[in-house]
Amino acid sequence: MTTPPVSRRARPAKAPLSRDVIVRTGLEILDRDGLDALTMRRVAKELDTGPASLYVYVAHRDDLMTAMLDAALAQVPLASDGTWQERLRALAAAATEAMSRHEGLAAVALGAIPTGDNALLVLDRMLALLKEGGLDDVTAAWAVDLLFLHVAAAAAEQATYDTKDTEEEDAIAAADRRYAALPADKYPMITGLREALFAPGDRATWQLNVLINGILHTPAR
Amino acid sequence: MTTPPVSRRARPAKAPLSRDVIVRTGLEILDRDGLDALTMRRVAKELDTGPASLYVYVAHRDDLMTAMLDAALAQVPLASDGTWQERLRALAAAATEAMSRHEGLAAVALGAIPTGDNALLVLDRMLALLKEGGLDDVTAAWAVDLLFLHVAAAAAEQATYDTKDTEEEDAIAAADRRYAALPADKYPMITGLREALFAPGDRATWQLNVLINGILHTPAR
DNA sequence: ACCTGAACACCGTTCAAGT
DNA sequence: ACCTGAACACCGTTCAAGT
Repeated sequence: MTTPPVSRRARPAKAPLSRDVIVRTGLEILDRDGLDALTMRRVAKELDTGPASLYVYVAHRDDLMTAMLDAALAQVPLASDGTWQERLRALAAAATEAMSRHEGLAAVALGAIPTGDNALLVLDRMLALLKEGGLDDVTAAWAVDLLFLHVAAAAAEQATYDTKDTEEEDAIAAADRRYAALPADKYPMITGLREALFAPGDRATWQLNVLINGILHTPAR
Repeated sequence: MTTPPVSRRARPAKAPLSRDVIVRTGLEILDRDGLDALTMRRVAKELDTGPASLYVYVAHRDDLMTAMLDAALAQVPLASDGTWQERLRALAAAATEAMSRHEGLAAVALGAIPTGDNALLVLDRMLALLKEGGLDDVTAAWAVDLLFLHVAAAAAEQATYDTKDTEEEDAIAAADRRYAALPADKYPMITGLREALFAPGDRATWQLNVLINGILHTPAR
């Protein structure tokens, strides 16, 4: 209405709509401007069309985000080397990384059984590594479930720090101050262990080790 | 404008606004009509006022949800009996239950270091139990971190089934069909272990056992 | 058959103006 | 000082009407 056919012609020619191009555009907007900017209207505008046109290819915003999650998981390297435990840790860490890089996508993974092509590829590799570790079928199956849940949760947590206005250090410093001001009679342990609670270290790797060690020591009945 | 002062008088007299009454009203709406119905405007309407009035007591919708989460955690029984491991499992299960009962609140917990009064009470009890189990300070601190992450994730997952239109069994049946149709050459493990993947059993308790066993076998360095 | 303008029924949040 | 009507700047999704 303000600058119509001129700009259309000046630009590199309108790409035809497809599910794929919508998903890619969604990821670009999410990475560039964050979760709040990821609206159907914004995706449509970026593609030179109206929001209604998107609904030919995606059922709703959630469907789009699920597709974006699986596209992000295509980035996970499925092979690495070392012992089966090292490779499992690397795979889980890579999946966490891939999900946490895009704000809000981990939350999508938390509420659903994995069904995307790439999510299933990661799951298949995890199962192979767990079987290589000598686990029985049901324990391996339950383990992959737990690992996926942890990966999604760790990614969701990480994504919050990466994207929200607050830096990770600021959030920790604020929590530290809050804990320091707590009444010792009501919160004796937090007050007493405050230093340990904020001890630095590679918690992510430790968490994966806990999971693997725990799985090895806890057969599903 | 349609039925003004009459209804005001007919009703049980307007309660004065406060953070507390707003939080309680929010929980009622969330439980009755779900996350989508939990809007500032809806809370305001329930309290016979306009949305602007809420902002005297809550900073924004997210602030309200954080307060609602902590109110929900007040329901967690802090004491139980049995060995320290049994009590820790019971505490974690109760916290998961409390969070999963209210759609969307677990997601709030996933993105933030716990700072609410009741969240901190749960955390303090968990620390006490872990110390009773003989863990060193840093391992106990990292462990409580991991346990809280897991509790929030498990609650988020559970809440999806409890609230979304789809029943848990339907979602599982749909996933089962999807896995059954997968090409065996691309997904050999999923195809081969399909039966185990959908094996019934108390996964929630097994997961907590994995966490506890893993923590006991993985000291933080 | 495919696409989309326009509309429907909403949102969270702010702020000037009232009491 | 406290509260709020009205407005601002948006949303997701649908569907009748166009090509």
